[in-house]
Amino acid sequence: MLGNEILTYLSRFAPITEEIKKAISESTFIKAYKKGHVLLKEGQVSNECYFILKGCIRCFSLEDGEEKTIEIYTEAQSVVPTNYGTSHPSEYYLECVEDTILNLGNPEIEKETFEKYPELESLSRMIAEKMLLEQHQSFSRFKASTPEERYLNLVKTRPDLVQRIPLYQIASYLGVKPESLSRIRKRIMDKE
Amino acid sequence: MLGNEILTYLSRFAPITEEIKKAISESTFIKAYKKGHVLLKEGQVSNECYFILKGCIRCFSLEDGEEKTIEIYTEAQSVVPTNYGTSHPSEYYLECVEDTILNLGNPEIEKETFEKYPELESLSRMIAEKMLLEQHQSFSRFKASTPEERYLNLVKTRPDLVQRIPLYQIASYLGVKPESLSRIRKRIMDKE
DNA sequence: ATGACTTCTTAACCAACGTCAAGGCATACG
DNA sequence: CGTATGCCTTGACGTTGGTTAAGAAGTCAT
Repeated sequence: MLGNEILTYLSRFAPITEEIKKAISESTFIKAYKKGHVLLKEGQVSNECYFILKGCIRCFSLEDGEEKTIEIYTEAQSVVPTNYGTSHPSEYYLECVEDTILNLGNPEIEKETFEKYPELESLSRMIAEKMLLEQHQSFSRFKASTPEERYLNLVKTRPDLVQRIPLYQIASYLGVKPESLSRIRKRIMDKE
Repeated sequence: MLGNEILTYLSRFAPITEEIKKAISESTFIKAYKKGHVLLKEGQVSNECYFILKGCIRCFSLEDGEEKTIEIYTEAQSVVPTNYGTSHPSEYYLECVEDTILNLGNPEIEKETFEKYPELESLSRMIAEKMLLEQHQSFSRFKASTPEERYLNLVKTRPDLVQRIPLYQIASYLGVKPESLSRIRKRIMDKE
């Protein structure tokens, strides 16, 4: 059934009522994209947000011709472009790393749905606040740790990423150059 | 008038209606604390959130006897402890760096107020989402920059902090040791 | 005024990351 | 089948941050 994964996801934050089920199915639709498809380019205005049913999306910026991986999203994660719902052009790219199936939303439908189902807006607020705290915590963990610790933490918390994503893309995600990540991995191997 | 600063703050996100004004004045109250006062200790359960009217609050963790500055909040910023509204003990400390005047809120009153004034919950959702995006951006800027660039960026965006906060506290905020920050400052001086 | 404490700086040394360059090893493609 | 391409690794070298230790300057309390 459509949106099953979303409901499971949402149920982590609050009990899912019939009202919310209805709201979700009315306000989202599904699309599939091929590996390599670019959902959002730098300079574009975005009017879509996503929930990943299957696959993987990478957010990156292009600085001096160099890709900096900002975030990597996989199944059951929501992706909201930083300029979603505004008229500002995006600073980032969103690219499908694999064949990807998405639930899509947009600000207009969202607005209507929130008016029709206030319960969903309440849930959305709780989720946004929770994500803000999680984001805050990963930021402070990042600051307080070395590149080696960051890599080990990534392997522990999201072991699939190291398989799914090229290492040079993971490097900038960890805040180091590919050569350094290579040496870090070697160091870890040698220790064991 | 009470809450004037909050209203100015909120008006950055959406027009302030009479309803919202009423909601704010009914759901918050003001308190003053002396420099050095600890609002939240590691291990404590928190049931307060804050909006800074005057002064400065530092959030830090204590690891191996070493303080790691997580965040520094000043006038017109909201401070929500990571365990706010939950029964989880805090991993962090919140300390008044200066004499500080705060607007206080708590989950119970918040809940009541959201039920009474749905418009405020809608505004809260927008603010949380906006803060999430801002947080995301500062995280990616941090990852992509060197300690020197981070320091220069801090001086540019929040020049008051370098005056108000001891440098050794700013160091861990930038992800380096105090000795390194000292060298970074010297390097910058020499360049000019 | 004295001593204790805090904060910031400096120096010496080591470890780690960045840079540049080269090479290996797959996979894709003509 | 061979060549091109993309990705990962390695080596050499310079720069920068961490560590340890010491000292200078300012603040505070007695």
